[in-house]
Amino acid sequence: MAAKTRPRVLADLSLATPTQACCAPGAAEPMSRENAEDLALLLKAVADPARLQLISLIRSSANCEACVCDLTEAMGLSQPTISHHLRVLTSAGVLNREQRGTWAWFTLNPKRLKEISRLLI
Amino acid sequence: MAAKTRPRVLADLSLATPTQACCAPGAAEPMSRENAEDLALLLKAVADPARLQLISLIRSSANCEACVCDLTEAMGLSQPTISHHLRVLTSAGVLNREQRGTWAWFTLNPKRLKEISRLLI
DNA sequence: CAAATAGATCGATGCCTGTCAATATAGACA
DNA sequence: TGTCTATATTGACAGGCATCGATCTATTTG
Repeated sequence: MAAKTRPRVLADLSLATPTQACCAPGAAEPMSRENAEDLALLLKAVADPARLQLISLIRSSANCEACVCDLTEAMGLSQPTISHHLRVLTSAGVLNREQRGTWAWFTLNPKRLKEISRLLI
Repeated sequence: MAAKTRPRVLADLSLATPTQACCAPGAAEPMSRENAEDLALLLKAVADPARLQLISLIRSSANCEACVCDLTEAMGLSQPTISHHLRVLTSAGVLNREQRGTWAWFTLNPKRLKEISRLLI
């Protein structure tokens, strides 16, 4: 999983070649399996209906933040399931988690979403 | 799956609200479960390491096109598996398939990839 | 027509993951 | 300290899916 020579950064994972080559004469080399697995992991984090709804719910919440109980109620799924999805999104860097007393508040990380989006192009 | 009132179009599926609302006063309404499932289906199509490599391989091929046998050899997976992945990508609109004699040639649909990418932002 | 080759389809298998009920943890408060 | 509430963790289960071998179809070629 981990890069051997240097830490993996998002820029490494882009589907597009640095020169945006398509049918270029000196065609760029294809993505390695390792990079493909890393990028797939990121995309899988958002390629789930429940998680997409969670993102959307947080975005449309007041102050762009929501706690687990609100999201659980809105989604109609069990609390452990919501907690699981939130963990996946947080691990992927799409959400930020902030503890306030007993409550856990989640906010969006729009930059990260934009980054993931750019990797596809 | 199918929309009841009118055909589903990609624009409906965007995570972002029309007004790109975030913490907006009259906060936009969240994505429906149905739309979330459709968008997830699209994202799942590209959220797989083998399929990401296939896209990358085609992009870096001469004329930006490749046939199944070339891709099978390059990927080190069985021919039925490659055929399966190509079908998924073609169904998602990411690849175009063109039959030439016995060979099936696949090309990229960059517009579609860009569309999918934009749905995340 | 027969043989060879390219690709698709089928069926089976094993892993991954979304989901839940039950339980654990931890903070707030009386 | 004990109770209540919010969230996380655990274990189990079921459905989904990536993969393969075997087979089928279709086209080219001898």
